[in-house]
Amino acid sequence: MSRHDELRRTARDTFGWPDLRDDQLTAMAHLLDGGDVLAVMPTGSGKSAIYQVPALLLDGPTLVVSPLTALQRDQVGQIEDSDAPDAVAVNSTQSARTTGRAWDAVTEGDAEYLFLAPEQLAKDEVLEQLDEIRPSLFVVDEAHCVSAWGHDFRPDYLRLGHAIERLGHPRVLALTATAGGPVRDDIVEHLGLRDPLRVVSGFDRPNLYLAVHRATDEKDKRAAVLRWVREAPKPGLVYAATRKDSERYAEELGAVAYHAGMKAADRKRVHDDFLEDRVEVVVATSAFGMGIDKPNVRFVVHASTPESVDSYYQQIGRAGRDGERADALLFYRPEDLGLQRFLTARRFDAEGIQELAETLREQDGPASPQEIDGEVDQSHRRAMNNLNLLEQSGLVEETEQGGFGYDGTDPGEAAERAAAVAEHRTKLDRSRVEVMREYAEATSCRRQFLLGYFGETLDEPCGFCDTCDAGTAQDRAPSDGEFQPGTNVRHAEWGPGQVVRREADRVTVLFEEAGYRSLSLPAVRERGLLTEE
DNA sequence: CGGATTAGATTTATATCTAATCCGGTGCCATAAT
Repeated sequence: MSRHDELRRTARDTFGWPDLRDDQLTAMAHLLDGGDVLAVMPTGSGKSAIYQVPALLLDGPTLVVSPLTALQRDQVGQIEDSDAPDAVAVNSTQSARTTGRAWDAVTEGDAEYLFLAPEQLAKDEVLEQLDEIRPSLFVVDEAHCVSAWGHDFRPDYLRLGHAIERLGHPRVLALTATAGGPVRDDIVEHLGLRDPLRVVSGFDRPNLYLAVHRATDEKDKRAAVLRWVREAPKPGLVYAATRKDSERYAEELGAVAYHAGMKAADRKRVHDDFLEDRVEVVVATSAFGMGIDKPNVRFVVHASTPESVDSYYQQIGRAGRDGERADALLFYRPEDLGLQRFLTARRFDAEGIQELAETLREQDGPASPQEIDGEVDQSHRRAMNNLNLLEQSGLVEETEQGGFGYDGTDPGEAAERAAAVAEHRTKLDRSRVEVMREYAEATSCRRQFLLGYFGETLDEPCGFCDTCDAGTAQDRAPSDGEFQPGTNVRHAEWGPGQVVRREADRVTVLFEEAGYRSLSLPAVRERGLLTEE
């Protein structure tokens, strides 16, 4: 029986899925062959199947790194509902007894799937357990978190690559629904994927009407948001930038707020009420959304601009999953970008870096991250962020035994080198905010813009967005063949990059070092700033 | 970076303006206190 037939039969017999798509099969077969895969596919397109099915054809359990314990519970539940072997989770929300039983089940071969958060893999004892279990497949679900959170909020995401190596590099599958170019590269780099097969499919959501409402005054913007949402068909989702704002809008709309400052029980209730249609409108911060697969969301409104097109696309992607018309409307004020710039600014911890470098230098032989963590007077998050920066500066390296060794560089100099790495990151994040500005201010077709950002092309303006309706999109379609999206270019100052977007008189390039930059074509031509390569 | 809030000043008003200050998002896990 061929590989594909075997996979199809397993999908049908065990999970009850009548057939698999070609992209799913390609990814699965590559995993069976021992290769790594990065799959970027929309929610609801059967991403989970890509590991669930091959897992049954491989010896040894499957490890699934999942960012939220609530998500882990859902995923375990979903597998329990099928005829597949058991799934268990290991996390801090369950009793030691339950966790002990979970480990036993995996060790004895009674459970095939093991779910855990990246923080678990930072613990020596967990790695030792996993060493014995010898997983055959290492899955990173919601893999954009590596890039979105690994660089500051949840540094253990950036350390998953070490865990993978420590386990002898089983085949790795990274899954996500949204990731632009730099995010994909970040995932591949930090997970240490080896020559991965990249399966990227179908970003277009033709039933989403894309629009931007521009406001100059904060008060006018608020009033416009309230007016629009009150009149819109429900249910719908409003994203606000701050917790306070989410509560204020919720109050004024007679809706319900959702943010990370709320009690767990309240959050769960809002989540469930929204899914069960007991609540029509939720006003949330970015905390709301992961794991929400509700078909009939009629709009996703942004009362403020998010920090990147990746986030924006992920959030509006929660609308119109049923294929019916839904609205993705951004209420835009340039001033709102200031908050995003603030939030993406990394507070560089020179003191902490120096303390860490000092400690590492005095360390007697290589140490595990957990041991290093215990030696410095820093929170786990802070210590791991600083360790990550030292590593990215090339000063800390993994040794054969799985520990980490320091190259002896003077701590002061180490801090300087780490600062340069952090600075580069901040620049890239800033440039991502600027791309959001461009989306908001674009007069070209919004769908062409969004798809272009994810590396897809749409030959004609879509006809289902505000700029197409206004007639400006057609005017701006590029006429000649120079600097088409995907072209590799070189800039006199910023070095190599790739064209991501091309309008009548502007071109946007993603530079390897400088991030996204938008250039005026007349200036480019006049001064010969860009050369095609 | 910008907005909301507060304190102080003025225009000496149950009032208004200006300057200074503070605050802002995402979750895991461990530990401490009931």
